[in-house]
Amino acid sequence: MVSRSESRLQAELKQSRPFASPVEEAFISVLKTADLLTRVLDRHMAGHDLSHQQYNVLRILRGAGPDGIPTLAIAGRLIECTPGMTRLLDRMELKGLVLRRRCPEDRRQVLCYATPKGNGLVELLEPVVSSLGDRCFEQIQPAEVQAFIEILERIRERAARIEASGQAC
Amino acid sequence: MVSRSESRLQAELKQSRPFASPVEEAFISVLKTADLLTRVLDRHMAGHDLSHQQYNVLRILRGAGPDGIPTLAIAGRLIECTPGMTRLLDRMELKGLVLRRRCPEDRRQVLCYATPKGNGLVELLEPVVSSLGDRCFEQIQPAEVQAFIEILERIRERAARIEASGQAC
DNA sequence: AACAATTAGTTGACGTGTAATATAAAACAA
DNA sequence: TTGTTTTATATTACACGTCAACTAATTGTT
Repeated sequence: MVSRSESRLQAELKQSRPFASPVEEAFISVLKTADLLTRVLDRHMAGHDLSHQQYNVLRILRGAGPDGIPTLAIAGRLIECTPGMTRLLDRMELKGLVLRRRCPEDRRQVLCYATPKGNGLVELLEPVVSSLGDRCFEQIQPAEVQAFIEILERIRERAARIEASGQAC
Repeated sequence: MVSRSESRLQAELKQSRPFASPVEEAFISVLKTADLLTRVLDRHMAGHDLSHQQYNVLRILRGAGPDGIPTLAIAGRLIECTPGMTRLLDRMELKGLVLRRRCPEDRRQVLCYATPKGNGLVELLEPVVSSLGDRCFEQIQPAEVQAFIEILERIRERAARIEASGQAC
């Protein structure tokens, strides 16, 4: 028999035992929520043969405009490790979404640009993604959203400190 | 010149433009926080040649006890698609952390068990993981944690509905 | 100028998530 | 019982994150 006060996440996980602590539940909730959100995002991109990461790259490239932006700068904004970025851009270049060329001033850098096709895709998907977010947060009041953002910030701040005390990415 | 009211995440992302809306910021915050938390988790597991997913599997197997648990039941608790689960277990079996055998009653099923070595690893890592969570949430008051968990639940509820209106996993 | 240190990016190897497809066993229907 | 459907799992193929090790270009030092 399941107690009525049992939390929903707990039921979702079909855990035989309750969480050891609220913090543990919160921790796991963040991971599960992110999983679900990325899955939903990716499903809505799939029709355009795009992953949510590729979409993010396209948005960054659009923001960079005609000056382009070096590979690692994109990776930095996505907090992704470098090697993945190279290959992500490889695939996007194959699909004709981005262009890359060596920077003449500093030939170590590779400048990346969105093609018109890439930019067109962002314009097309932006409202879709935006409405997806709105629908997911529909039940959350604006004040709650602010508090929520702020808590996430504090968590990241602590986590980043812990991560830094290990080794860098 | 950067406005003082600019949010921290925004600075982290080095975005040239502010977020389109608080909801968008919240959405991206969840994804970034989960990224960071899994990275921190994985770093602390790496010394034991274990990923955080493998650790989760071991915890589930410990919970299942001597009766074992079928492959898909583990996948269900982790909300992971099946193929990943099979391979995850393959690798863990190679490392001597789990055992698998066909269930005699229903020979479609494969029952999974933790080995003593696997259980030992969970016991060893559990306090590490737990203290990691505590440190990340150190700055968050208990009441805030509860509210936080509840907001995440509401988001997942909405997102799950949206996902379901597409196709299943 | 020459050599060491740093920086930008790439490549290889591996773990993992996901979709699509296949296979085997069980459940069910006629 | 035979054939169909469903269920549990595996296989294949591909995207992506991460680590480690490497190349190439720039900077800094002497």
